[in-house]
Amino acid sequence: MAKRSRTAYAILGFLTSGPRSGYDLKHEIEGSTGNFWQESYGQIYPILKKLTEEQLVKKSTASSGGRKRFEYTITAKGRRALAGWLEEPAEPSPVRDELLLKVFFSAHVGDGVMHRQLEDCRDRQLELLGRYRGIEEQLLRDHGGHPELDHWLLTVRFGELYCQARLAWAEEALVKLAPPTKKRRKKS
Amino acid sequence: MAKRSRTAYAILGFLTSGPRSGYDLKHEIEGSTGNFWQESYGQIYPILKKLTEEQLVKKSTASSGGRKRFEYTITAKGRRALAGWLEEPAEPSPVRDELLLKVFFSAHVGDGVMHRQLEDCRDRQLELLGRYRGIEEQLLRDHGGHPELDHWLLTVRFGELYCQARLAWAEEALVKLAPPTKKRRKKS
DNA sequence: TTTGGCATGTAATCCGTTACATGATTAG
DNA sequence: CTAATCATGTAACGGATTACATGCCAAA
Repeated sequence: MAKRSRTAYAILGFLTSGPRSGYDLKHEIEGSTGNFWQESYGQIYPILKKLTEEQLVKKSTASSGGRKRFEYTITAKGRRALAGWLEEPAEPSPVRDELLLKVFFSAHVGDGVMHRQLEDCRDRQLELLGRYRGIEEQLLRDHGGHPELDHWLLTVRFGELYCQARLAWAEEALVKLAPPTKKRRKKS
Repeated sequence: MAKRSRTAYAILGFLTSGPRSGYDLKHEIEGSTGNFWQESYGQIYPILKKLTEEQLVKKSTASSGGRKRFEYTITAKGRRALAGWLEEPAEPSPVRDELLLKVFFSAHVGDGVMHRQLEDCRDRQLELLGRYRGIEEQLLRDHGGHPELDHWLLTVRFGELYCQARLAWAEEALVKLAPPTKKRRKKS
């Protein structure tokens, strides 16, 4: 039995909520797990084909309007495969962070350089944090009582905690690397 | 001027501390930025070759003992390239986290499954946290007064905050997803 | 009628790891 | 002698993104 990529399981996961087309999947993934898991068409279509061959999903023609359109339905075998994968220990996602690399080497350049980078980072986290709050509200509003709601919320919660950590770090770094500006001071 | 990969700049960064061989680079990267940035030989050697052609580094033969060995020295042009890169805004590293994906779909499987996954995650963070503490001590011990020390420490600090965030999340998730075990209770 | 969204798919490319091939030197 | 470490490199493969090619339908 051929080893399957994680994309395959992501697709199976989304298909548990009902039949979808490749196009649907792309958009749904973008709008739900988009903050921690994305897929592109270049992955989705070939893998749907493979999953069909392995009979983990069933392809069917379901023209909406007169438009050609294929829908994929998860099979019992597909559900079993998904369940099996969920039990396998998740391997830690390797970190590869460009900002950290820059900070690591930045003793060679002027203070201002990293100052700007860190401010950017901080601002991005603040904005993201706002987005996560919004998502939380929207989930509670639109899906109150949904059996999967708690799980979904947990992933959002992770985003928040992760953002807060980055935010705290950026602020700490700004203090440690960039001495209070000399150019102008507000008081006294 | 051909676009350079980030690996190229990582290499240039390490070469600012003195000439090194490909072999040296691999090991030094592993032991210093290894927790947030790694490189493999498959990247290092071809890129060293390219950097030599572009004259960002200079290759020289420096047999230690009778062993064949090539050392690379960063050039003035190389330093400028590095400095330029450090100023470019760091692009946020995309998140792709298998555990989150599993949590997202795990309403379909028994509570125990995610419980195990989350415990694993928690334990890994605790262990990592210990490692980071150790690295901090060792840096202070071995490199006290080094001009780059503050920058290095900041990257370790990031690791700590990131770990703590994951740890807090895992514990929260364990509470929310896994009700207190029914199997046995310790007291009363 | 033309633009934008629906829809499917492939090809090129990038970036990276792993495995392989080779060999010299040194410490036990 | 022999195992570990030093040392350089290439080839194969994997996973993913981006760009490209194509075309239909609905609404403005």
